[in-house]
Amino acid sequence: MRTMNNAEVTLSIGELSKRSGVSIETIRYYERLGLLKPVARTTSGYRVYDIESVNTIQFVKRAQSLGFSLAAISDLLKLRTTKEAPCHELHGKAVTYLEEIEMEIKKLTNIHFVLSSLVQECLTKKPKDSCSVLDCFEGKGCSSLLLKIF
Amino acid sequence: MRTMNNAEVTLSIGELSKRSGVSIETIRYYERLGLLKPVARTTSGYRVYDIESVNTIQFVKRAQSLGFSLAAISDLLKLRTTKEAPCHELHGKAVTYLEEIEMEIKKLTNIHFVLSSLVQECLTKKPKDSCSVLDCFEGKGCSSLLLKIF
DNA sequence: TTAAAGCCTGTAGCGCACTCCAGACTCAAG
DNA sequence: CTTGAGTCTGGAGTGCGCTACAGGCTTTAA
Repeated sequence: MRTMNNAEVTLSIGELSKRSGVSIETIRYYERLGLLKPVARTTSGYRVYDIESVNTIQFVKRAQSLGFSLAAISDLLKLRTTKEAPCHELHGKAVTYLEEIEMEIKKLTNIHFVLSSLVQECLTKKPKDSCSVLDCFEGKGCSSLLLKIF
Repeated sequence: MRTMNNAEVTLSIGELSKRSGVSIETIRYYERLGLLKPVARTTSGYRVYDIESVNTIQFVKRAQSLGFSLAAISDLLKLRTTKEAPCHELHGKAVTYLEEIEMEIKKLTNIHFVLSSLVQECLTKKPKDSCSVLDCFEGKGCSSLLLKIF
């Protein structure tokens, strides 16, 4: 870290890495994806970042923690800078994404129901009986259960 | 499809593909993974399958529909042939897998809660206000919400 | 007999989010 | 001045479940 003539704090990529908790390679990867550009380059070609870059990376991490893809986050970052009514733009994306999450939760809930039913069934069987789980995969006597999945 | 001297029905890879609804390439891929071996080869090297191969592929598909990976299914297929107490072997795997599903459902439920809260918050705002979703990603006023995720 | 359809092997590509490496250059401390 | 740490570019590798060739052989139907 060093201060330039105008007293702005700048960071090398290694310093940014330490401050943001993201590896150097990942920072360069984000640059390739257009998520985060260095504010400048030194004469020798070293990337130069400012403090705001730390915020950008944390923005990415927070969005990722909510399951957003880097492609989606790239869009979000563009909305962030153009401050004209971002809510409106975002709303459609967010609702679509919420619907995807709901679908996924339903799917997993069904899978959980089916599999735990099969396991329960196994537990009530005698040792020599066939396994309900394997029987189901063979197509024996679980058609109504599996219907829930599709 | 043709019948051999012992009246067993055999299938070429293309016929198996049509019967099972799985592409030829995928069948060969399953072979590479050790999931499904042809029962024989013709003198010219063509793969020969029997009717049981159709069941095996359907087994794989049903297990996949419950979210099992091909690696896990490979284990299941081995359990299927060795009929000694498969329930017992399976039980541990199944319970572990159920726990993973529960974790995933919890995570998605939390994400859904956080994101829909933020979107709701946006809807109650005036047009000129900042966007709650973007503010959250900036780290402004959603720390308690995001804590749910980690 | 010949053309089309089928099958073979081996290899490469996809999407995603990284991760790692080689080989070269630069910078800071002693 | 040297040494070691830092950085550069470009490319390849990871895991997963396929998918898509190319180039060549075999089988089948007309």
